[in-house]
Amino acid sequence: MSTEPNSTDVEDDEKYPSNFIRTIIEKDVAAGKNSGQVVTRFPPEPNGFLHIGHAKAICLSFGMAKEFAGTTYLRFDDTNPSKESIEFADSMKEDISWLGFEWLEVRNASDYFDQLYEFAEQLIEDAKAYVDSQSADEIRAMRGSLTDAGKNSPYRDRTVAENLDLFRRMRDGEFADGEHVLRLKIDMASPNINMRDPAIYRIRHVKHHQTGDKWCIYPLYDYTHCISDSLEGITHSLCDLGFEAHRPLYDWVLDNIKVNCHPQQIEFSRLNLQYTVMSKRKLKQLVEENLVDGWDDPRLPTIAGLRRRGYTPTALRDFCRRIGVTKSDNNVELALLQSVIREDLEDTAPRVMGVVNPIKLVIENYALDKVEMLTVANHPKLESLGTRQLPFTGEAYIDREDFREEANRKYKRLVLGGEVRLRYGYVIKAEKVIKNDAGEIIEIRCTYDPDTLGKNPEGRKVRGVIHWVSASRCHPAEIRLFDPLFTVDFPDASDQDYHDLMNPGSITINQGFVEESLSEASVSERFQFEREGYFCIDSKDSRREQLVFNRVVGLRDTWAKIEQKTG
RNA sequence: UGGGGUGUCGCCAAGUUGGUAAGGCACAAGGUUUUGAUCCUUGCAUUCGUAGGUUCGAGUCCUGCCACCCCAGCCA
Repeated sequence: MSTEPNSTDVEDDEKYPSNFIRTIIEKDVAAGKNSGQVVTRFPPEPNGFLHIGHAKAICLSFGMAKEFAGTTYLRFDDTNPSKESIEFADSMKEDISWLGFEWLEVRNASDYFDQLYEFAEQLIEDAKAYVDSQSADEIRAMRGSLTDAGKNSPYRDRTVAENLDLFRRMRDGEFADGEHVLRLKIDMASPNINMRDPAIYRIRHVKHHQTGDKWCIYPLYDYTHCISDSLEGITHSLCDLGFEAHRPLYDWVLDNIKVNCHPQQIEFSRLNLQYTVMSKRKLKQLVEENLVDGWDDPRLPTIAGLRRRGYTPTALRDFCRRIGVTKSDNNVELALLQSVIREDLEDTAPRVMGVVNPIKLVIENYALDKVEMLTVANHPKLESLGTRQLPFTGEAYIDREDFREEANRKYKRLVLGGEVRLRYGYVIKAEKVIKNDAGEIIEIRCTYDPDTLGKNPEGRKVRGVIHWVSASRCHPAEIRLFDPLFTVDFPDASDQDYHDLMNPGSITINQGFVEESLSEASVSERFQFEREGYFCIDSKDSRREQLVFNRVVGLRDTWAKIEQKTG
């Protein structure tokens, strides 16, 4: 299971505001409702991977229970066997525990199939449910429209005996898929379409991943969910706004069967995040059409993708708390997510050096085979992160971005004829460049000032400090940089097909070099490559002999802003 | 045109019984700095979708209007 450091308990921090759901629960607990107990559930359908929108729901449902000393069930809403699988359920368990939450028990809606069936027979006996033998198309046509009432099915007044007989024969497999359906008898003229005799059982001759071939009829969501909640003794059933119009049905079912627990359903708005898609359908397509590297592609907003990208559980939980919980539509900026992971990693990631776009630098007056071991801090402020040995040699790699043949004063990096400090090392001066036939710079020749280790040269100021890596004492590494998967901030809201909105430059792969110490890096670590950003080992593709790093997020880059403005 | 929701700074979001607009992100300007990072300081809604009304006083109460979102799966 998870080896993630979850030391920072962001939930305990009181500088963030409450939300309307907590307010409701606080009042209920104070009033002694449900004996003051809080029991919640997180009920995903195991038909895909969890994403950051689910993380919001997870933090809420698990978080509320935890806060009020209650418990949470992880319940797989597995009523549609043709779309679900054990593999998806397993991935969800992994993601939830990685996020840092514990469930009381894992349940499946299918655990309740027997009870659900009994309640259905009772509903039939009470003349509150009937078997409809119309086709799906006929039922749709009879449902009416948003503005017009529906019409009663010709089968609506079958006798209890007939309904019971038909329903049992449905269960026993006497009919083909779609031949009959069990419907609640509520009101075909209800202004709420969900109350117009909703179907609660359909025939599906498919094997179920939990119950095998035991059933060929499966209950539908509206009927299953509220009863499952009730059976588990859930006190507060939190779900997204999409189910708001279903609440009357949720309540109707529980009011019309014999149960002694009637949970309160409370809806909140789902998360919309810039530059990505959140619908399960689209996420699934991206994966199945091989537009991304699986469900855990680092560019995806899936929890698995964010994990592989290098996000921490702490940052994700902090993010969920910062976005709040309301009923209003929201469009959260990517900048907030990035800010949250930077804040976490700033205080936890050891600093190290890596060169993303290498260009060779030769120090002409530094002895060819000389090696000086520099003792450098792993963090500029946190001594607790210790120190490491860094080899300094006559040849190094620096980033192409850090050198220009000429530049104005604003450019604080290496310029021909100018001086700059190699971080933690000496001050060097660029003397000349060597170019290939195409005119590209392939090597920078420079000299160093031996009297500048750990102290500034006297009487002159160097332009700045740049990072580097010893050419003879480093490891080559593949370094993957990511940008948003989409070119528009809210592809889901666009009229265009999202395929046409994909960013062809969402991933760039560089062959770079990292310092020696990184060969020991493990998948659970994150590092700051100084002046570049935060990186982690790619859990899927990195090998000891061929390291692969993912950039979690870049450092805040005010220079880029200045450059952009200047032109 | 039915029903259910939502509208407070560029984004997110506090704002319990009416008393004179929190905070975070972003942005801007300074300071520190061997990461153009971090950190620190400062600035950033006379105004709460809108028009009226009640009141000494309204983001909070009342009325009308406008905008946006969700619902017509034998999906969840």
